Parts: sequence; C-alpha cells; structure tokens
Amino acid sequence: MVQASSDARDKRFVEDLIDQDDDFDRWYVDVVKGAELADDAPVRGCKVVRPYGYALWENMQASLDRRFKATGVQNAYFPMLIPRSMLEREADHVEGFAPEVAWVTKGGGSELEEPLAIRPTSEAIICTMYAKWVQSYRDLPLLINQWCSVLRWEDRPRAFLRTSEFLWQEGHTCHASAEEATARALQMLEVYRDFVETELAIPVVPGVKSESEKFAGAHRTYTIEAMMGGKRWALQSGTSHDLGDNFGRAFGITFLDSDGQRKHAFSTSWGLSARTIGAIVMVHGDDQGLKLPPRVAPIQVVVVPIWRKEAERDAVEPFVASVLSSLGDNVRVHVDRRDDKTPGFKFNDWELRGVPLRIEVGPRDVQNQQVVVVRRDTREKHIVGVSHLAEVVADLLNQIQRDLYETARTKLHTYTEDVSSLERLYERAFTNAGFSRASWCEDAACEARVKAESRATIRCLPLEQPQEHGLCVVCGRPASVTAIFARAY
RNA sequence: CGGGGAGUAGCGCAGCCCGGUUAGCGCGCCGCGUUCGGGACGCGGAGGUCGGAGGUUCAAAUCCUCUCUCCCCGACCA
Repeated sequence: MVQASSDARDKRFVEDLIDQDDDFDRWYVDVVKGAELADDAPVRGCKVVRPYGYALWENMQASLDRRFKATGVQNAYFPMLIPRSMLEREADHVEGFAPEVAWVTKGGGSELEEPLAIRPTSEAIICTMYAKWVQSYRDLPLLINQWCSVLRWEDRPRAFLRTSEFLWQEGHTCHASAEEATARALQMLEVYRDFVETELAIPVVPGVKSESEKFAGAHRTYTIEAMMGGKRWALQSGTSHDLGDNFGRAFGITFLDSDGQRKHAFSTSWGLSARTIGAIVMVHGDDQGLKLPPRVAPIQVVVVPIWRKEAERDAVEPFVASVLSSLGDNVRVHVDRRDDKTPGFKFNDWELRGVPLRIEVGPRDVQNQQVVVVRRDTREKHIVGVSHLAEVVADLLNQIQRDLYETARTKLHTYTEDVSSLERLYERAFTNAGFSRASWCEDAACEARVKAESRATIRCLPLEQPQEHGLCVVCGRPASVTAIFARAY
C-alpha cells in the first residue's frame, strides 16, 4: 500500500502538477512554467513572458486601453532613463524608491556626469515634461497614459507577482483643481475595478491605503485588493494615486488660472501591471492548472480531432472544417492537429493551459453531425449539433465567465470575517484564513504592531464603510475607520 | 541583507558519506512502425567540460577552500 502510493506520487511529479493544497507556491510556479506563460531569464529577478502569456497580456491591454480612451486619455511614450536630479525632486518619492532603483553610470565606455535611473515609475520624467507643456488652465486637464516596463530591484522575485522588470501601464494626469484630481483618481480606480471584475472575473475590494502603505509622494492612494486562492493572501491588483499638488510643486507645474492667479497643478497617477496575470492564475486555477476567463483567454476554444484509421481521418478532417466555419470569426479557436500526441494527452495539456472550452471531434460525431463540447471549469460535457454550435459556444463562454466570477466572489465573502479581537485577527493571519475586517483608530503604531506580530497588514480601508466603527481592534480606543487586514503578496 | 536547502543531459533525480573502468535512471527529444473518445507502445538513436575557480592526490562528481546561481523562510515592495 505504502509502495503503491509512493509510486503514484513519483509518476505524478513527472506528468502532473502538485496539488494546490500540498504546496500552493510550487503549484503556482509549475503552472506558470507548464502553461508556458513565462520562463526564467538569465538575469536574476527577470522573467521571459512567453507567447501564450503575452497573448493574454495583449488581450488585457486591449481591453484596458479601450476603457482609458473612453475617459479621454491618450497614449504617449516617455524615456526609460531619468536623470538623478529629476528623480530627487520630490522628497518622499526618492526616499520611497531609492532602495530599488537601478542606475546607469556608464555610456559609450565613459563615466556619465550624472547617473541615470532606469525608471522605477515615471512621475519624475513625466512631470518634468508637463511643467513645459502646461501654461494655462486651458491646457488642462492633461490626460496621458503609457504602456511600458519599469525596473525595481527585487530580492525575492516571483513570476508576474514580483519581478525586477515588469510590464504595466502608468497613467499620469494634471488638473486645475484638487477636486478634479481626486475625482480622476477615483474614476480610474473604478475603471480598474470594472476591468478586473468584468474581464478577469476577479472580485475586488476597492479602498484607500493607510498612510504607511500609500505611494511614495502621494496625497492618497486608492487600491483594488483581490483575494488569491490557496493561502488566501491579498494581492494589490491596481492602484490609483491622488498626488495632490505635491508633484506640481516639486516639478514646477504651474498655470495661469482664469482668475489671473498662477497656481500649481494637481496630478494623479495610476497603474496596473502584468502582476494581475498572477492573480488570474491564483484566483481561478485548480489542481489541473489554469482556468482562463473567456474574455481574455488567448484561445477560447480548442478543437481536438480524433481518429484511428486513415478512413476516419478522411471523414473527420472535413468535419472539423465545417465545425470551424460554423463557429465563425467571433471566437478565438485553435485546432490541435499534433499527430504525435494522443487525445488524452491533449485534453490534459489544454486544461493545464486553461482554455475555457474544448471541442472533441471524432468519427462518432461525424456520424451524428454533432460534437462534444467540454467546459474547462466544470468538466461538464455537452453533445451539440453543428447547426447551433456557434450559439451554444457563445452561451457557454459567457456562462463560464459569469461562473468564474461568482465562484471567486463566493470565496471572497466566505473567507472575509468581521473580527473584534486581536487574538482572532492573529489566529486568522496565522492560519491563512483570508481577509479580516476590523475597526482601527488610524494610529500607525497599532497598524505596525499587527504587522510585526502577525505579518498581516492593512490592505485597505474599503470605500464602503459601515456607519459605526466601534473600538480599535488593537488598542481598544474608539475607532475611526474599518480596515481589511490580510497577509499580502 | 539575515536563516535554511539545493546545483550531475531540456526537466526530475541517483551516485558523494567510504576518491578508482566508459557517470547512471525516469520523463522529454530524434527516426521507423503500430496506436489515437482522458496523459499509448515497441525497436533504434542523440544528448554531460558533474555550477565556476583554486587546492589535496598516482587518481576528484566524490575530500578541502573560495566563489556564483537558484529555491524556501524572514526585513523592503506593483
């Protein structure tokens, strides 16, 4: 018996994934590699995003980009290199990023007069340019986004979640009033919430960061926090900063207002990174591998043709063609024609890669003018006649998208608990129980104590706050807010 | 940057303690054939400066010193 189970385990390690419950971190690494989303690069902390992972990112980009543009934002591109003096203009900003900045000190073989930072984020260079472009209130608001990568020296890299170089977008806006900047920061947070929930099927908690967790140099930082599967840690999945006039003052972005007064501009910045791919993996994945939300899946439907003899092949091939034409152009389909792999292998392979729907087309199906459609998320099989295949596939894709979201939402609620004692808060932190909602007096000392003693941090102060706050879960004094505590990636 | 673990074929490992023929095994890869509705099988093949440098020795994957890298756990972060 013992022998048998150890054999089974050895076999599984070769052919299969480790179960999520056995080692969630290893499961994550194996899925990212196995599904060919990313691979290790020669430089520590850097990863190669492989075509399948990049296709996913491109779909995410397209959908976010559309949303940005709908709010009047335009794309542009700013340089990767930032002179040291520029980076140092906003005091909190430098201090916050100093430990993770990489510097270029040589160029063309000779030492540079002034070291150039490889952007860890682009406020410094963009605000410098904004100072040149903004003269009048008529030049505002300025609404620009850029798609790029940034570099932050990291000691503990994890594919997508924390790499030294990572892909993202950063939006930077400039406004004539504080109110308008605040409204824009909140507007973009809502764009992120809508994108992540609608496209990625990941429910989030929108909120405000505590003082100690906010962006270096920001007046306020807004965030959407998602709960990962497995250890139920939090992942910040998008942030939007109301920078007040901090950067306007530091970079001299001034304008003549309609009242004849020269004023400093107010600004915002907001970013969402390819880290969110990690969230897709961890929120939806199961022991079989990835489950991609149909709306962003590079391949929505994979067709696996099946035959034994040449005669069957001759019958199946044309039938596959008719299946493809009946599916039409509105769905992303791939036909797996590999002839050195068995159907069973392919089933597992595409499940690992998270393709939402599989269509099996074999001799029996040709006979009956039908196909077998299998859902990745539930493994439910449907026998479908070709005549209404397109309709059924479209419905199933929508259904999968909804079900992924609902399943994740149920988990988020199930593993979020209101706690009123420090003991309970710590117990939940130590047992990976999920999010804990608790009252807080807003004293940084209380926040720091929880972090030191339990590793849990305040992920956010949810935008939706209860009427009353009771007593601070840490010190017992009257509380002013309700906070979400959790361990975070 | 602290604490632990590991570097041997593309991947996963054995061999090291106790130095000694041509460094093995599984998966993967290449060729041929049989297969194909839940991870197929047979036969034949290719693939290694044993992470790197130095040392000990007649002889080093194996012993010693230094070094680099990766993974896990902590401090810092999208």
